[in-house]
Amino acid sequence: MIETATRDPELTRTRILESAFALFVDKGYAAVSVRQIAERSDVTKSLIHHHFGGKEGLWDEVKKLAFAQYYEGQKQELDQAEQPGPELIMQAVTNYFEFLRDNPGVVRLFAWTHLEGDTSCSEMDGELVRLGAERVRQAQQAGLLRGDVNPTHVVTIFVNLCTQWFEARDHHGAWPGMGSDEEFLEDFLKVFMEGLLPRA
Amino acid sequence: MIETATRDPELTRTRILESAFALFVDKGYAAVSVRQIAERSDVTKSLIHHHFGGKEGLWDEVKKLAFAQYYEGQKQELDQAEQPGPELIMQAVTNYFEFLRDNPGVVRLFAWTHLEGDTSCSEMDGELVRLGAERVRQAQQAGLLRGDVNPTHVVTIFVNLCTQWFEARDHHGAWPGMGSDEEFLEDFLKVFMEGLLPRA
DNA sequence: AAGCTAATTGACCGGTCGGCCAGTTAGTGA
DNA sequence: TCACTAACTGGCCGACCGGTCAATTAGCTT
Repeated sequence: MIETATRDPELTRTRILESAFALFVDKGYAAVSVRQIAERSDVTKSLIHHHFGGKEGLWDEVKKLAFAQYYEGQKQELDQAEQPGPELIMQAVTNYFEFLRDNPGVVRLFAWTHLEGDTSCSEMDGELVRLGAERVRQAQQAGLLRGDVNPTHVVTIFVNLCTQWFEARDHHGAWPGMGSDEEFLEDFLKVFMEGLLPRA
Repeated sequence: MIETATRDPELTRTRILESAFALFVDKGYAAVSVRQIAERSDVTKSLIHHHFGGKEGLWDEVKKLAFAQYYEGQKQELDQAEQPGPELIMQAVTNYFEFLRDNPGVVRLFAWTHLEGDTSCSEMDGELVRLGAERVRQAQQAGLLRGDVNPTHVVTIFVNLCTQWFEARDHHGAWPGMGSDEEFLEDFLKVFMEGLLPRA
């Protein structure tokens, strides 16, 4: 069927959002101009203003969507919970690691956002960590994990580590002796999981 | 004694560099204008161009100085080496952690630089990691650390973790259950060091 | 004291920024 | 069919961008 190029505001919005996402991810908010986004999405600059109110509004929308994608993905993983224990922790780490690996744009957007001091996603992320920490606490009380470490710290350790691994990928990717994503994760899990076991 | 405001190009350079460092750290390269730097250092825009060739030249100089400070500090710590072993690793982690804590500007500058895809500091940092990994390898061969993990990965784990802890400080600083810098480091070391011991 | 060099200034350049606005056009519902 | 609304366009605005340049001035050398 032949699609006549009629007006489709929904598609227009999507095209703008996708272009903006790609450019913001690549260069950050300050280094991207509305003109570039317009050109990339084959749309006039005025139309962006019409749909999103301006550069700032578009930026907010891009962040909102990316963070929603992040939050829903992680929440879903956390909700389909098995019984708390080492295996669950290991699975959570692996899930988180693979999500970041498969969504490099989201990772970079997070990084830009942090540097700009935007804390709008802080509560959202805090909620996820709170849920994770609760699982760790349960496992500790069941005697499956060592009880002398702060559960929030445990979650933060692997969240931060995975985050930095992908944020600084270009930086340390070529260092001598550095393994692949999978090899690094495997080594980390070896050390981390062993260190989390109850004292003998 | 009364200091007459005579010409002092060295001081001028320093004042410009300090202002530029503060602004670049705060907002990143793209979001800072030469005019802002000039105003902050009480100097004309032309003078910046005279001393540093332009915005890019100044940016390069700021990065160069910050990274030199980083490199020298870390190299010095690494060179005054004891015998490789768990205690040395623990000391290296603590040193690195405290350096980042005491140099938040450098941390943020690193972060901006990474996002911009600048890999000029990659070799420098790789050299430090290489030295650290060598120590780990020695400890492994002496049977003091478990031998079934990649030494480069071991170093990367704590480097990345410390880095992300301070880069995302504002982000996770207010989460419920999150402890202080010292408490977090302590918990991490508990898990990390235990996980690095040879298998029983 | 004369002369040279480099630090320093202020005015100016072309270009780009984000935003605005009047006008045109395409769907949509009465 | 005839408004009415919203999508969409192009041109324009003042502000700011980084950079340049000629002119001034301070300090050093001889």
